[in-house]
Amino acid sequence: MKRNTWQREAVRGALDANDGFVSAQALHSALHSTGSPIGLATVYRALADLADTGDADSLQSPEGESLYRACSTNDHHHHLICRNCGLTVEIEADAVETWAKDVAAKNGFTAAAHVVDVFGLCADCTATAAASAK
Amino acid sequence: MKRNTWQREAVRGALDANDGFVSAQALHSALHSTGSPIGLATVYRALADLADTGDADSLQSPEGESLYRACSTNDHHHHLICRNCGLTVEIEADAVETWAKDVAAKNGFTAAAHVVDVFGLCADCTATAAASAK
DNA sequence: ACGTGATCGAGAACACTTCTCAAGTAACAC
DNA sequence: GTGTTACTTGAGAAGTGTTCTCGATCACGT
Repeated sequence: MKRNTWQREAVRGALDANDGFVSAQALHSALHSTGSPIGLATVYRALADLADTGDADSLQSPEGESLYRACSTNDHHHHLICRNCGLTVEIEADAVETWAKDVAAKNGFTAAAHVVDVFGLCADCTATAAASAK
Repeated sequence: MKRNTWQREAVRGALDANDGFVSAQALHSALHSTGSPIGLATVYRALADLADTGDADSLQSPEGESLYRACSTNDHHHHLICRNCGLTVEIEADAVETWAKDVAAKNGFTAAAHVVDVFGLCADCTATAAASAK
């Protein structure tokens, strides 16, 4: 049986309140700073649950942290992520889907899954970077 | 100044001897089992160097380990990786390259890099899995 | 051969994640 | 409302992978 606890709600809420990917640690300290005495272990558990049930997407940052995000759709999709501010845009990639399947099949691979994420600098951060580089 | 040490050579050699991606830890114990008293820290350093100079590719496994591989080309390319035996096939993905650039540009992103890797079961492992599932 | 500074290695330090287990509490039956 | 029960929580310990520290070592240019 799954129980509804305010902790779980808090995690989901904090995730929803965020536009981009956030690390479990960041989420934990964000919750703490709003006064929630929620435990780190609980945050990890809640996030794993959400990811499990498809309510959240997870990916690994290049630094090795696990990042989570509440996604607007349960469908398979990919992300365009600003490496500076974390802003995330959901993108569809039918072309890539078929390409991945094709390549896998051609090489005799089955059960193909793929990791496709694009990191970059969003328009805002590009402008900021250009200004500060002056 | 860069010095040539047998340790560095050993790491490069061990990497070359391997078809697929290997973790730093695996590489270290492989070297140890051949009698090299090389230190773990050195393996990490050598791998980081190789990755830096483009002599090796690195990626993060879904389990969070850093995997390394000596690649036959310095050109930008992607991988099709067997999640069971580690067999790796290098794949070209011009279509994906342009797609990634396109998507990034359309959303105002600059300096776009992308992570594109396909995990699956190679033909051999598929057969083995099917046989053992019987 | 010599001097110098890059490199090595062992273990400590670190960061992130998962596990443990006693205490707390939501959900259900009555 | 009360009681029961099993799921959930939280603090800290444990685990895992990676990086750092620092004295010792050794490759390279002279």
